[in-house]
Amino acid sequence: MPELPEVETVMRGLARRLLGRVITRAALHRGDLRRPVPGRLVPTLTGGDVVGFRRRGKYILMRLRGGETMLWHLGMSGRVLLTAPGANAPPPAHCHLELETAEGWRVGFIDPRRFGLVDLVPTEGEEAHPLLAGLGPEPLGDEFTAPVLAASLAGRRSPIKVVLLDQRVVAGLGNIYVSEALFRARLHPARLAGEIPRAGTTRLVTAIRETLAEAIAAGGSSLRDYVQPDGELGYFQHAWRVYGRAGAPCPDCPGPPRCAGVARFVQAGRSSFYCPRRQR
DNA sequence: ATACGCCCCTGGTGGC
DNA sequence: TGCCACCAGGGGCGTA
Repeated sequence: MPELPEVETVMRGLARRLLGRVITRAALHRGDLRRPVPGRLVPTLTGGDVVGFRRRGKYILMRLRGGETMLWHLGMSGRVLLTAPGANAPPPAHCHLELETAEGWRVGFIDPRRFGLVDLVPTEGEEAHPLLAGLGPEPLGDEFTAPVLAASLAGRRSPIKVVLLDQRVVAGLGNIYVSEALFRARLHPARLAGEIPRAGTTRLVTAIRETLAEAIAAGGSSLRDYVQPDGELGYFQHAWRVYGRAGAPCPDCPGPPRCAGVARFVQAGRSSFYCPRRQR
């Protein structure tokens, strides 16, 4: 579910209530996530002092004083729920893990489909965690450039849509933002990655960065179960140009008969959306 | 090495 | 109303 902009938004929400705070209580309600929750997670978190947050791809890293980092991945349906002090609501369904700060804020990790995970890794060398080690460049970072992307695409005979979903190529894109970025770059999702000319790669880098930055500014995209930790809705879904809009007129096209509108087809088992007129 | 299908799991939706 | 098929923002694994 959550892609980079949603994960970034969740991380900021977590940081607002946890950074610089002490976790006075940690409770594991059910540990059967994508990989089992490590037994030492609860004792490590209890009394833990939260000293830093960062994001890597779709992973949130929460650093504790004492040299441990907690890794979060939200999977497809994971979300974080912040509850203000004094509110006496029981944990919602599918709440796997619950933290509480000295101030009484509660942080719940809810994940119905259980594709998410949490783990612990030593802060020193946290990037070497097996789930992080192979990640490609951060799309919003300086290291993500047209030459770098071009090098990753060179020789690849897979559709560009599928390659961009590979977290080793660039870290953080998912099904929504790949479709949106390809639309902005005017590249057809079925184009073979290795055959995209330099100008296309350059447009793609710009499109990816702009799409993600705008989505973060909007608080991510809210659909189905995703909300920001404080319950606010992201609103980037209203800015989608092609994702989920099969049959709708393309935002930049004159309409029929010159353009039949947004089309949908399936690649590697996932829906792709594009404009048949503008994307080549 | 690369690429594809399948699997993991639950819930919402739309059609009949 | 009820049931069912299908779809969904994730990734990993086994097989060609």
